[in-house]
Amino acid sequence: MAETEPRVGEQRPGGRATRVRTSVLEATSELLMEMGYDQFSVDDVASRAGVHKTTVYRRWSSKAELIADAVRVHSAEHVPIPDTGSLLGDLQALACSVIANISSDDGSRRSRAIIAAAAHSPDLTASMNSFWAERFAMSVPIIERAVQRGELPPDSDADLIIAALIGPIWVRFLLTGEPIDDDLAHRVAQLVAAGATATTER
Amino acid sequence: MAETEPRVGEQRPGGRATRVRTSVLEATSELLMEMGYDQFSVDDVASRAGVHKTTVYRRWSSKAELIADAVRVHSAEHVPIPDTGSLLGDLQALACSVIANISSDDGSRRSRAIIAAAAHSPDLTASMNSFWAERFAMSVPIIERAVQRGELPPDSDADLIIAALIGPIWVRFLLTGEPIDDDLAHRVAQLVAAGATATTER
Amino acid sequence: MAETEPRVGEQRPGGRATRVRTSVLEATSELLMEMGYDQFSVDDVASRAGVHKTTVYRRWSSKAELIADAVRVHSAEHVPIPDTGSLLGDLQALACSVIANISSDDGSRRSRAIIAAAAHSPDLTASMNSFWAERFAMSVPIIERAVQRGELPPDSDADLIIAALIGPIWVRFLLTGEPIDDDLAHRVAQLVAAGATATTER
Amino acid sequence: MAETEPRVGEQRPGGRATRVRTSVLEATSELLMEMGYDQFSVDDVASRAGVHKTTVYRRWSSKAELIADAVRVHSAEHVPIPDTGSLLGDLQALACSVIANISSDDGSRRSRAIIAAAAHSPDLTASMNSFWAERFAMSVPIIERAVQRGELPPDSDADLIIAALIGPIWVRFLLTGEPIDDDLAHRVAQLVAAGATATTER
DNA sequence: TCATAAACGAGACGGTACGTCTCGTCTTGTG
DNA sequence: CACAAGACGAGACGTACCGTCTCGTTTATGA
Repeated sequence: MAETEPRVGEQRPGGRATRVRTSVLEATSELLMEMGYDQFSVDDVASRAGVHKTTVYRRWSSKAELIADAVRVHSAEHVPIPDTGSLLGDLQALACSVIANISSDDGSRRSRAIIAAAAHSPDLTASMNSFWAERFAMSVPIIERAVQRGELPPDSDADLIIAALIGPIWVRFLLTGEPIDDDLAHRVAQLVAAGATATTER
Repeated sequence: MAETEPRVGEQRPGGRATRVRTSVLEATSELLMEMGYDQFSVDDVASRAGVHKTTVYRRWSSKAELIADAVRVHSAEHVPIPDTGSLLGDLQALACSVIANISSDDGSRRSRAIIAAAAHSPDLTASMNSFWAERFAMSVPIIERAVQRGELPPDSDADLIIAALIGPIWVRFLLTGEPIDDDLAHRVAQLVAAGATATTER
Repeated sequence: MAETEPRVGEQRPGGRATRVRTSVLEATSELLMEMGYDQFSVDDVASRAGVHKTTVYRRWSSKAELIADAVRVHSAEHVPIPDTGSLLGDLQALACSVIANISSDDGSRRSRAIIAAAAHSPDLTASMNSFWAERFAMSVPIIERAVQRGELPPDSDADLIIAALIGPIWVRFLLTGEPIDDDLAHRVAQLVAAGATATTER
Repeated sequence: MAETEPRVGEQRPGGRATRVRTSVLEATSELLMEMGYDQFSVDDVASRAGVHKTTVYRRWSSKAELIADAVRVHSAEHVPIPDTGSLLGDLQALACSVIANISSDDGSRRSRAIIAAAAHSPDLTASMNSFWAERFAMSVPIIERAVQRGELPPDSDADLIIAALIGPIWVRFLLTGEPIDDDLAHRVAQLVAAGATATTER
């Protein structure tokens, strides 16, 4: 769909191949959010992408792989990394943004779909893992800045701190289903900030 | 399989019904651990339980619900709550036990299956949520004891602390796939313990 | 669904299984005659039989096998063996009836479809072979009667004589496409009758 | 179909067009004999001919037509017409050569493939018909010589006699699958020779 | 004890989706 | 301009599993 029209100005390199790939991945993304992993059929994707099923299978060898690819493509977007000047502020802001994403209908559905997809096929797990790893890695600068400011010691474990901030939110989202609001963001940010700092001075 | 041999006098009014229910749930549990959610077919469960597929559907209206029930049944087991005498010790022990469960092939597959099942209907989501909530709630005494020992202030948020401990582990398990070992248990326990304590003294 | 209603009067032995089998084979036969082997899809058969595609595949493992079965079922029909009192008369009558069948639109399409089906899988070839063998074998009594009447010697090769009668007709039908009419029947019958008799007296 | 005639004016013997045409037809012939009609794919032909599929479709509009053309090209070969000096001898020799062709793996597959191809469209049927008609017509001189020798009357129906000779063999090959050997050749030759002669004297 | 309701075994079925295959067309770039 | 390369549309194929249905049989109680 994306670009059915020949796109005159489209200087050569963007041939049909690219157009097809793009529109299919887009359709995949959309349908993944609208329905879950199961209600999602390759035929639907194809027809929404204005393409035939066979074409999809020519490029992606299975439903799972298609989803993996679609997810991978959208992995670098929409993740503004806060820079408030203080560790606590940054952590709070980050937690809030995670919560905002997870709480929105789209974000929620998308996130669940990704998780479900990973649960369905071991093949996809790796793909999903790197998606999330990249996403979380983008927050590491927050810790690095805090180290530079002297708020945290140089040997701080950035990955651990980020995981500790985000983990409780995801646990609520995926497992316990307990309410998720900005207050949670503040409390968990405080806990983690305190922990990271205290661990330091130990 | 069929009947783990209750079979003593057999003249127990709850006879066959119970036997069927039990053996099916057991078969479900086993298969859930052996294969994942998708490789898992109701027909297989039935045949392993020595029962006909129709019988399964008479009692559980769908595959997901069957899994939900099977999971619920086994929910109270295997969760020894540590009591080492110190907050840090308890948290470390708890983290280790969570990790041990999640790291095993069986536990891993089971956990993923639960997640996948939850994705199948809002009803099941609620069911799964309460499963996890209960499971995590069992750890709350750890915090209460720490409060009594004076390691933590009375207004400590037990839920949050537990979630902060467990969250990072689950994030690695479900999302990033980073390695999970006992060292992680120690580091996250330390971070959370420090955070909870420090928050206190604030 | 042919007959969803319980069909009270339906005396037991004709269960659903039979009904399904019958209607599918019938639909197969019909479609085989209407279209050829290629324009023939299992889905079409299923839908005409009021049955779902999967059901067809449950009973017949492939399109070719389905056709083979359908053909086999109709193999014993419509083959009146002439008994005119003389060898020449019988051979002429038999040739005419073969020609009549082959010349009709239905018979022509059906015959071609059978040939085509046989060409599609070696497994089917055997099935088709026995179909034709049976069909031709039914004409053997013509020769036996001629022997009893003294028109032919006791060691006459019935199979050969029948094949010699029918062969030229099929060659025209399948290979050369030359016109096939009753005159041909007479000429070939005469030739074969003369040959069989002469061979005798040799 | 495309270009049956050698294209006289085209005197560029080394032309690419000719080369392509030749190699494709050759590959078609080979593959036709190696596999049957279905196991035969246009892609395979193209790749064996060292040519692209598109090129094949530029010249032959369909798989069936390609086969028809390939068959036509090879139609004039390998058909030595016997001349033994007697009608019976000629007929026996002819029957043996037909049997030899049909019995070989190559010949069998090729023949079946031709039949199957003919089933695909009326156009092809005509094409195949003339192929076989020509082939059989080549045997007519056998009868003519017999007439000249006085073995057969002048009004003998050559076509019929040839068909009567060949028919039974083809019936066994295509329909009943009964064994085909040289003994059959002798018996059928004898029957037909006797018949033709006797008919004469009638 | 025997009748009767409930649960079960057996097995086909409708239905949805999957992933595959091959045919024949169409696009894009190259010699 | 024909060709190579290769994606594409179309549509059938055969498979897997889900959840439903019917029919006959077993099992467990209550009159």
